[in-house]
Amino acid sequence: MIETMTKKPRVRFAPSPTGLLHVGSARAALFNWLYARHTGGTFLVRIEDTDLERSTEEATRQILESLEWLGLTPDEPVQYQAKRAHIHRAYLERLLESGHAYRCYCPKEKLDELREQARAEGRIFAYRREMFPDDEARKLEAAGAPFVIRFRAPVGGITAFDDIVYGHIEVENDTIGDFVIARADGTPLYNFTNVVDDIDMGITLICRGEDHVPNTPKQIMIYRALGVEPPQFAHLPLILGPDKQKLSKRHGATGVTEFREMGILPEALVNYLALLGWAPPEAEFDEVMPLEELIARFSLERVSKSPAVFDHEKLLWMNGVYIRRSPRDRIEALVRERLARRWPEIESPSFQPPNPLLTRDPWLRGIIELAIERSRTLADFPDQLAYFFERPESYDEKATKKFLSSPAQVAQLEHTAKILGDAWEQACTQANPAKADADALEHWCEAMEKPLREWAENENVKFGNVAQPVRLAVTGRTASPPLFHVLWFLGRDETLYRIHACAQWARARMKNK
RNA sequence: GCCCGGUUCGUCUAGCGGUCUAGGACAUCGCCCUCUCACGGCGAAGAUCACGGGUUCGAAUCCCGUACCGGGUACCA
Repeated sequence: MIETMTKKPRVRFAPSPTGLLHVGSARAALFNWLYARHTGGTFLVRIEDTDLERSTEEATRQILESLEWLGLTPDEPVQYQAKRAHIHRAYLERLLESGHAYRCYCPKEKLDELREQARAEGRIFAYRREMFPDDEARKLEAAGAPFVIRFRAPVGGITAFDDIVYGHIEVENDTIGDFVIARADGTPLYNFTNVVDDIDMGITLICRGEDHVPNTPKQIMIYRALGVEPPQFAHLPLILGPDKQKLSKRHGATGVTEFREMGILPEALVNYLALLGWAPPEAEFDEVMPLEELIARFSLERVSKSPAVFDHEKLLWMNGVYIRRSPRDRIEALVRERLARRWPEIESPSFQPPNPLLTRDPWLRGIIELAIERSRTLADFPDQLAYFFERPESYDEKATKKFLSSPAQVAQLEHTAKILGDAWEQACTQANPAKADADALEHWCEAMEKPLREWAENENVKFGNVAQPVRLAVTGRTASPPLFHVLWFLGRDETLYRIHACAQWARARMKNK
């Protein structure tokens, strides 16, 4: 243990490209990366594409892209296992020569039979060379029959290792038996290629999912047969869905690209994932932890042993915090992309916002700003801001009943439109948000609010009963950013138009009843 | 079946023999702020520490058993 400390740490993330980068894998990548950054070591990526049946280039591309998006980029060029076949072959040869591996001619039928028999007797099935007669094997060999290559596992005794997360784990060698390391077509298998590549790449610590625990003793046997000291191991508990089953597609989003599409920020996902199954040494700490802090405090020793349920709600909360804390320019750029997807005209040079006093960029910046503290994902913004781009097609049903179901109420709404219209110019002379600093908008809002409030007081109606109908008329909804901010970005004409259109609609509605 | 693990509020976790009448975060509920929503602030509720035995003056913390959950049991990774 001490001697490994003297070597510069080298860790790797080794996904098999059979699908999207799953959040479970992403977390494994993250923990490796954090470990490397914390220890000043090297983080590598190796694509394990030896299973040609299931591996695709598209998956490789996606995985690499997701890693990059998360900021988990390797310190050396990405390795592809399929391109390392010559190295695997050389090591295989070594094992064959030293007698640590042998050609196994035992036919599949015989294996199935042995397996069946072991199960019937309540034993674990562990193949041994002795189970197939030598002379028969020689006959098949002479006849050029197909064979697999098996690793000759030690007979008797135990293989043990000290997992950084799980502690001491030991397994009886006889429960493992002689396992296959190369297929009949000559291609090597995971347990073998993995070890060879990790040796060749100088890996000092292997951190991967808990599902690999059973592979570890086999791999340790191979290290020893090759005369190499095995690296350290750290296995990570699995991520579960709300039903406590292994997290899978049927639980909803599980791929990193899906989270990206949902409008999750990479730093929020990283932060959330880091805290799933790991906690810093402090008893109390701010869970929104910048990357530097994460790196500084990270240690595999503090990884939890038990599987964790993925809590989507908490991720959304954390993402909201990151949206609010991110530099405005960054959020603005990201949101603009999404707004443009839905309303492509905003990127046209001739785009004119509804408030003619404003040009596009300050207008966009302004409305985006209004939605920031109301959004948990980037995808929330377009929904949040839709009424700035489209006139309301309908009005909230309950609010209509409450605020616009009598001629008096509609008349009141129209009267507020008059007050607003009259106040507009004057408010602009007091403080013009179009040309002045940040507080100008606040002052303008106050100037707009004042006459409306005074009128409400005189009429003896609560201000809320004045503001809500206007909000309903201009947005169609009962919830929005502060009313006067909304009105400003809508502009005078659009505001008045919408109020009158709504009043008309409300009257027609009453008639039809 | 067999092998290997795991088990603290609904969820993520702190806890490594006395400081625990178990701490924090998300979610929930209430209050405050308030033109609505949100943000923010304050507060409440929520865990007989899976269960049963030990060890000990003393156990969420150590040991054993049981239950439940998970992983593995491939010529997948």
